[in-house]
Amino acid sequence: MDEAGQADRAEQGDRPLRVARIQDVAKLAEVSTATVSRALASPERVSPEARARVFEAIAKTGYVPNPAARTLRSQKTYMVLVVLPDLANTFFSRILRGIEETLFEAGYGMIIGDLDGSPEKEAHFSAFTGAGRVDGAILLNGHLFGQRRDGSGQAARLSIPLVALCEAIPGADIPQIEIDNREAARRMTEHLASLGHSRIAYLSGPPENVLERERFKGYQDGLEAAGIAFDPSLVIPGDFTIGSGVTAGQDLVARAKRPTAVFCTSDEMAIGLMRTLLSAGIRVPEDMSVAGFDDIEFAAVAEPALTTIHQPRRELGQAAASALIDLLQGRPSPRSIRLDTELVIRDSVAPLR
Amino acid sequence: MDEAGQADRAEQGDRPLRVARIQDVAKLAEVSTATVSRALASPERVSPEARARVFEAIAKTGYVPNPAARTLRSQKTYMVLVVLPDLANTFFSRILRGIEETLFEAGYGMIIGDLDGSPEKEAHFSAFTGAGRVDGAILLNGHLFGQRRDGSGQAARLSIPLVALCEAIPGADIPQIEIDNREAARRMTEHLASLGHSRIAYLSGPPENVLERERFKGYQDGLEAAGIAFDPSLVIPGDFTIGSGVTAGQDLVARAKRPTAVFCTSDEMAIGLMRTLLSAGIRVPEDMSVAGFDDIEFAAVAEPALTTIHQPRRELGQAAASALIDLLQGRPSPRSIRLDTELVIRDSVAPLR
DNA sequence: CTGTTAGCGCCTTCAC
DNA sequence: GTGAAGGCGCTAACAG
Repeated sequence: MDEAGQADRAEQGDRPLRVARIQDVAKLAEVSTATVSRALASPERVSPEARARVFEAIAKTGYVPNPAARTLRSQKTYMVLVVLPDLANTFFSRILRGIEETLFEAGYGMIIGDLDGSPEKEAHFSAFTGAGRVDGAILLNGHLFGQRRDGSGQAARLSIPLVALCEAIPGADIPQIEIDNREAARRMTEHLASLGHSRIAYLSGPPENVLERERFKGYQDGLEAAGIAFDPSLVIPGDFTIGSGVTAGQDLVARAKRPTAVFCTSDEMAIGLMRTLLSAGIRVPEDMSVAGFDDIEFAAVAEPALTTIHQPRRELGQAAASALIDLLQGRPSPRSIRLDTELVIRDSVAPLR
Repeated sequence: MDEAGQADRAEQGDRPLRVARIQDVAKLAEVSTATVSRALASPERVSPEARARVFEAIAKTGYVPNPAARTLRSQKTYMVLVVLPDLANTFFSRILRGIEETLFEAGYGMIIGDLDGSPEKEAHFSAFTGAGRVDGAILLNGHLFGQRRDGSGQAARLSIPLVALCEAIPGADIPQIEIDNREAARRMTEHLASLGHSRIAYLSGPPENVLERERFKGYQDGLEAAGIAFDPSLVIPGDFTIGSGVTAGQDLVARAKRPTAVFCTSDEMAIGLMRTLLSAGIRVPEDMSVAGFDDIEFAAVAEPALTTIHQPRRELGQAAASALIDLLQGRPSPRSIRLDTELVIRDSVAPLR
C-alpha cells in the first residue's frame, strides 16, 4: 500500500507529511473522536472547555475532515451537478456564476456536466446522479435523464433532488426556474409592430428546444395582436449560435423581398446576422431592424447596440440554486418561479420609414 | 437512521428503492465481494465463468460502485478542481471545454472553483485541495494557493498535483501551459508599426497580472524593433473587460492628440473601445486602427471585424488536462508547454493614411 | 455532556 | 482463482 507507507513516514519539523485525522485531534485534545465530531457539527452540545481544547487541537494539527469518510457515513456529498448543453456558450456563464455563488454560500461545491450534444455524456452524468456523487442537480438542458422507464434492468436509481433552470421540463414534478419566454417574445414582436413593421422575420432556435417553442408562440401571439398575418417564409432556421446568425444573414441578403425587421431569438444570432447584413451593405437599423434575446454583455457594445430582451441571468442561477438547496435541506421548495424580463431598447431597431 | 430505514423498506416491483451494493451483486452471482471487486478492476484475474455471472448480476441489479467508499479506500477521487478568476469571462469558457473533454475521456470529473476576486473563496478552494476532495487541480488564476509558508500552524497540507494554465506561476515547480504572450504582443505591435503607425497606444490589463506584464514587454519589444520611442502617455489602463474598453474609449475621444492605432490586450476591451470610438464619430479603422488579443468568438463578427491574436483555447485546455492526468497517473509530465498563437488579420486595422 | 461501539461500502492483503 | 477479514475516517446510536 503505497500511500499508507508514505503517510507513515516520520513527520519533519512542523510540516506534517500526512493529514491529521480525527483521532489525532481527539488525542491532542484529550477527548474522544465523537466529541471532536460533535464540536464540529453542533458546538453547542459540547462543553466550552472541551470545545476550546478541540478547536485548539484542530488548529494545531491543521485537521480537515475527510470528505469521503464523511460522505460514506452521512450519505451527503455537499456537491451539486450542473448539467448544461454547452459550456462554451456565453449565455450560460453568468448563470453559472449565480449558481456557484449561492451554492458556495450554502457550503456546496459545483460539478459541471457539459453535455456537448453527446448522449454518451448524458448517460455518464446520469450515472453521476445515481451513484451518489452529488446530492442534487440543476438541469439546464431541458430534459430529465437517468429516469428512463425502459424496464431494461438498467434500473432507475434512487432519484435525487432536481431543479430545472431556463428550459422547463414538461411533466417533471420538480421546481422549474425560468422566464416567461412566450410573453417576452410577444412583447418584442409587438414592439417591432408598433414601430410600423409588418414584415417581421423570425430567426429561430433549434426546433426541438423548449425555449424556441415558447418564443415562437410568443412571436405568433405578437403578430396576431398586431393584426399581422403569419408568413412561414419569414421564419428562418437557426440554432442560437453566432454562426447560424451569419448563415441567416446570407439567406436574407440573397432574398429579393426582404423583411423590414428580424427578431432573433438569441443575441449571438443577432450579432452574427447584423455583421453579415452590414457587410452586404444593408444598414441596420435604417434598412433593416434587428432585435435580439438574452441581453448578453456584448449586446450593449454591438454596432449598432442591440435592442433585446434582458434576462436576469445571475438571478436565474441564484434562484435555481436556492430552490435546490431548499430541497436538499428538507425545506419546502417553490414549485415554479418565473423571473421578469425587460425590453431593452437600444439602436438596432428603428421605426419603419 | 432515516436513510437506512428508508432503504430497508421492501422493494417494489423491479424498481429498487435502494441502490445495490457490492454485497448484493456478490450474493446474486454467488461469489464473494472480493471477486466482484476484482471482476471490475482487473477482469483478467477472474475466471470467465465467475466474471460472466458477476457482470450479469451487475446488470440485473444496476450496481454502481459507491464512489465515497471507493475514495475512502483508495484515496482517489477521480475529480479535478479547476480554479479560475472569473467564470463569466468569455475567454475561459472554451478553455474549460477543452479541459472538460479531456478529463472526461480519462474518467475524471471537473469541479469548478470560481474565485470571483474573493480571498475567502481562495481559502475555501485551497482547503478543497488539502482535504482530499480532488486528485489534482488546474490553476488559471496565476498563483498557487494553500501553500503559504507562514508557519501559523494552519499546516501546509499534503500537496496534490497541480498544473498552471495560461498564467504561468513564477517559481512554481509544476507544468505550465501557456502561449508566448510577449512574442505575440511583439508581433502585433510590429504589425501595426509595419503599416506606418508610430503613435500606437496600448490598452493594458490589470498591472499585477502576469499576462499583462508579458504582453506589455512584447509591446515594448515591438516598439523598439520598429525604432519607435516608448511614450508612457500612450499606455491606457484597463482590466480586460468590455467596460474598461469603453472607459478607455472615452479617454481617447477626449484627447487632443490621439494615437493612430490602439493595441488592446483583450478582445473584450477592443470591442468596447471600438464601440465608444464609433459612437463619437471616430471611424475604425479609417481614423484609428484597433487590434485585440484572444480571438474570442465575437471578434470575427465585431464591426469592423477585429484584427487580433488567436489563442488556441480549446487546445490549451486539453494540454493542461493531459499534463495533469499524466501527473495523476504517475507518468512523466511535460514541464512546460507553449502553444502557438496566430496573427489574425481582419478589418479593424488599416495602414496609416 | 461524553465515551464506546458499530458500521457506511469498498478494496486488498493474506491464506487457501 | 477465490474467500475471509480488516480497515480507510467518520458519525450516529446508545449508554452512562
